[in-house]
Amino acid sequence: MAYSKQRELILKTVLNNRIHPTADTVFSLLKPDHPELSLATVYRNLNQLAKQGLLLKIPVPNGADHFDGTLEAHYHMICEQCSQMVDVPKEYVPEFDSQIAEKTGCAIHSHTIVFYGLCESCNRTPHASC
Amino acid sequence: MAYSKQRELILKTVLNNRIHPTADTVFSLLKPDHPELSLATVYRNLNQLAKQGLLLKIPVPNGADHFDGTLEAHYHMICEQCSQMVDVPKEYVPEFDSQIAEKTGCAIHSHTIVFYGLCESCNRTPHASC
DNA sequence: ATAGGTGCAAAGTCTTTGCGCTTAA
DNA sequence: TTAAGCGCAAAGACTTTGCACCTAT
Repeated sequence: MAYSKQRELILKTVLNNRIHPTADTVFSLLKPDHPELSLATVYRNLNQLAKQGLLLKIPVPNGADHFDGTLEAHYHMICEQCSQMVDVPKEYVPEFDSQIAEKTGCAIHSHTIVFYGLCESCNRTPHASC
Repeated sequence: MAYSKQRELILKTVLNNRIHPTADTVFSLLKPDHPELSLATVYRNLNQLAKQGLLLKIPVPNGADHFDGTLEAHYHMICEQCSQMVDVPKEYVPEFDSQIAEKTGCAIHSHTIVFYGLCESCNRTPHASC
């Protein structure tokens, strides 16, 4: 993988922010200081970094994919008000996969859990813009 | 909700098939016998039926929404080969929500678990078209 | 030199929506 | 008759891709 300034910036943006940004969020954060940057480049690099295992790509039903610098498998929560994604303090349970595989004859490779609700700040101030 | 022939057909299609069809699948199943049917009508009715609680809408990361005639909360598995969705024999665990809510100060309303792997038939015959 | 990366704009997938016509109640 | 529903085509959100140019190695 040949070095590129853009990829470095994109990776840094995901790692240095505890938010789980979408491609568009990364783009918006970088665009002001890097006006030549293209959204396509952001998508390409986020996908590539995820493929290399440097980031986690978290696809979200009915919404843009989020990217996460935390590499260990874990679960997420999406705020129904501000669409922000946060990590959930629940230990990952790899045994779920084998339990299902055993019962069904399917080959289970992984699973995701997504919680829906209001994030801490939206829960406190329901009408804030977050 | 005023009766319509189209809605009846769409609902029947979801209920009578144990597959969890997408809007497009429903459309394809009905189109041959109902050439005038519009995909927009299928989307509108599936969403409406889900809102009325007659169906479950199952949004899927990076894929089309599936619709399910089984109303009790339950979990799903998506086949990575044929994209078919199947129910998973794992009891729904509503306590997950309150556990997370308690630990975080978020208001958790619901959660979904999606398993990824190969469905039974794809697992047996890896190269079949399903 | 050349494989890989970039920006741009076009295309692709899934879904919703505006509008004029039709139909159930 | 009138609110609800339909078909069609356009638009919207998110993402990928083709292409000509640029850059790290």
